[in-house]
This record gives sequence, C-alpha cells and structure tokens, in this order.
Amino acid sequence: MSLRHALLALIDLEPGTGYDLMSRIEKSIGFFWPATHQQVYKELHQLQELGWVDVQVENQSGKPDRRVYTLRESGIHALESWLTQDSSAAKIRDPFLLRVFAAHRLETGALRQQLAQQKNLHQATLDLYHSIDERLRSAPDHVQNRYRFARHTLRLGIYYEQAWLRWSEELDELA
Amino acid sequence: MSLRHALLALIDLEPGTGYDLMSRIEKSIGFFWPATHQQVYKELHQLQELGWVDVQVENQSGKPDRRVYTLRESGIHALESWLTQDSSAAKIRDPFLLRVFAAHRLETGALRQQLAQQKNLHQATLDLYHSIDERLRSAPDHVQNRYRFARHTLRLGIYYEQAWLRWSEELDELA
DNA sequence: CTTGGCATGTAAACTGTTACATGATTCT
DNA sequence: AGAATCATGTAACAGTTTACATGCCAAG
Repeated sequence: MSLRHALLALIDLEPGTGYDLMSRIEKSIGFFWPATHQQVYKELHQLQELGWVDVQVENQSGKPDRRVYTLRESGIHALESWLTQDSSAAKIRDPFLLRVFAAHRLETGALRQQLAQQKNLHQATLDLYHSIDERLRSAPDHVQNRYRFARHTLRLGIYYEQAWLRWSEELDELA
Repeated sequence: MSLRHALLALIDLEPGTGYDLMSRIEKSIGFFWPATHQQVYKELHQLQELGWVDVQVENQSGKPDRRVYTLRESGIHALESWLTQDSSAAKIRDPFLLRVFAAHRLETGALRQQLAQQKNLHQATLDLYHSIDERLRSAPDHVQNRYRFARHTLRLGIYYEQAWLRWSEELDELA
C-alpha cells in the first residue's frame, strides 16, 4: 500500500511520466521499496482516480501517448498526512542468508562459489550507490537541498553494503 | 517459494511441530525471511504431499493433535539441491526509509519523533540479536558446530543494526 | 482471574511477479 | 544489423496479510 506514497514523493520532487518515474525508482526508492513497471502504471491510474494527481497527455506518433503526472494539492496533503504516521518495521527477504543458515549441508566449495557470486553483486551495488551519490554531489545547490533527505537514504545503503562485505570476509574464514 | 526451503532447513536442524517451527522462525530465519503461522502450516501440508517430510501425529486432549515433522531422505536431497542454486538478490521493504526520502515535506519535530520511535525499534532488535547470540554461545559443542553457519547470519544482523544506529545519528544532525 | 504458552487451521482480500504485447527512433 | 531508450499497458498466477475460529492448562 506504500508504493502509492512512494510515487507521491517522487512526483513531488519532480513530475514525470510512468516510464520516467520507473527509471527514477530504480536509482532511488527501489533500493528499499522495489516495484515493477506494471505496478507503477497501475498505481498511477489509481492516483488519478483518487484525484491526487493531474495528468497532461501528449500525443506522440508511433509511441503510446506520454502521460505526465504532477501533484495536486490533495496529493500533497495525502503525502504529508502519511508522512506523520508511524512506520511499521522494515522487512528483508534474502535468499542467500537462507542458504548460509543451512550451509552445514553444503560442501565448502559450493559455498565459496555462492559467496563469490554474492560478493560481486554487493560490490556492484556499492559502486552504484557511490556513483549515484557523486552525481548528486555535482548538482545545483537548490537541487541538493531538495534532495538532502533522499540522498541520506543512500548513505544507509552504503553503510549496509560495507558491513555486508566485511561480514562476507568473516564467512570466508568460517567456511 | 523459499519458505519451503526455510522449513526444510529448520526441520533438518531439529524436528518439531508447526508451532515450534514458527517460534524458531521468529528467532532466526524470520529476520531475513518473514512468515506468518498461516503460511507455515500451509507449507508444511505441501511438504507432506511432496513426500519430503514425515509426520508423527500425537493425540492430545483439549488441544489439536501435535504434528511433529521430520525430514525424509528426499527432503534432504531437495534441500541440498536448492542450496547449490544461485541466490537471487535480497529485497528490502522499509517504510521508514520511504518517509526519510520524502522528509523535506515533514516538519523537523515530526521527523525527530519518528526517528526516536525507530531508534527504539532498532535498539530492541540489536539487543534481541545479542541475547540470542549469547544463548547460543553457552550451548553444548556439538550444537554450536551444527548451528555455526546459522549463527553467523546473526552477525550480519548485528552489523546492520549497528550501522543503522550510526546512520540515525547523522540523520539527527541533518534534521 | 487474566495472561501467556501450546496447537491447529480456513477464507477473503490484497499485493507482487511473470508472461505477453507493440513499435518508433537513436546509438553503436 | 542489433541493442538500448522511450512509452504504455493486460492478464494469469503466486505469494502475503488480515480476519476469523477454537480451547485447554499452568503460572502469577
């Protein structure tokens, strides 16, 4: 039920099409609130039905119409009222940790192989976080200010990936 | 689809009833693979249909029959074959981070209040991890060995919560 | 006398994933 | 010539959450 508010937050920062919103999700909110484009398009229609967004339709030849979403007053209110509510606990689903949990049934070689693959994934994620952070650092001042908190969520991602990498070294020793 | 394998792993470590398995999930696997008791009971029936587990039914007066699940050979094979497969990426859903992302729309006071509430949650989780870890430390040697990898997953939880707490101090300064 | 632990489930509603579907333009 | 980007969706299926349902026994 919170993809709805994720979208409000993104449109609030900058209006855009479903496609644009989706690509922004992949570089920000998606790290702690994953979504597919199918979910996004569906939710945007619901946001329109709720009257929380305005849509400007631009005709295009060969492509589907561009539907640019902007926030209405009621949308800002909805966002603000949701913001003040207490957050429920975070949920993590990590199939690799499930495998580590049962790893006494796995040969050392197979575990090391899995571990190497996961290390690559996590290192790539860390690099990605760093590159997004750098791009934000070179943005104009008023943008930096607006994205101040959004950017801080990246910091946690960076800390987490660093902790993961440290932890994986210890797992290496255990295996 | 992996609650199935989570259950195989737990039963492998020690047989038990759905109720017992559920309470063990809450202190271990549940931290990175949440499940409700409804899911667990349903999945256990499916495991039985697949022929991966044996069930000993014990009649009880006043209470529903105790159904104690143990792994069969085929269950161990299923677990082992799943263990060697590559893990897909972890998924996180954190409504608080969503709120931080949009926090420029939130008054400082309200943010600080949310932050205090979350700090309590995370500190409690960290304390819980520590207490589980200590209980394992005082277990007999053969148990410690069997739970070696399972226990290591706790370490990551501890690192994560410590990183979170550090991060939240920085957020405090930003707000 | 009330809270917590033991012990199992059904059913509806909601959310999320995967497969399918189309097609122009620009870059390599 | 092929891949990536832009741009939007439908539909079936799988998985998750929430509400409902029951009831004994032991400990405080």
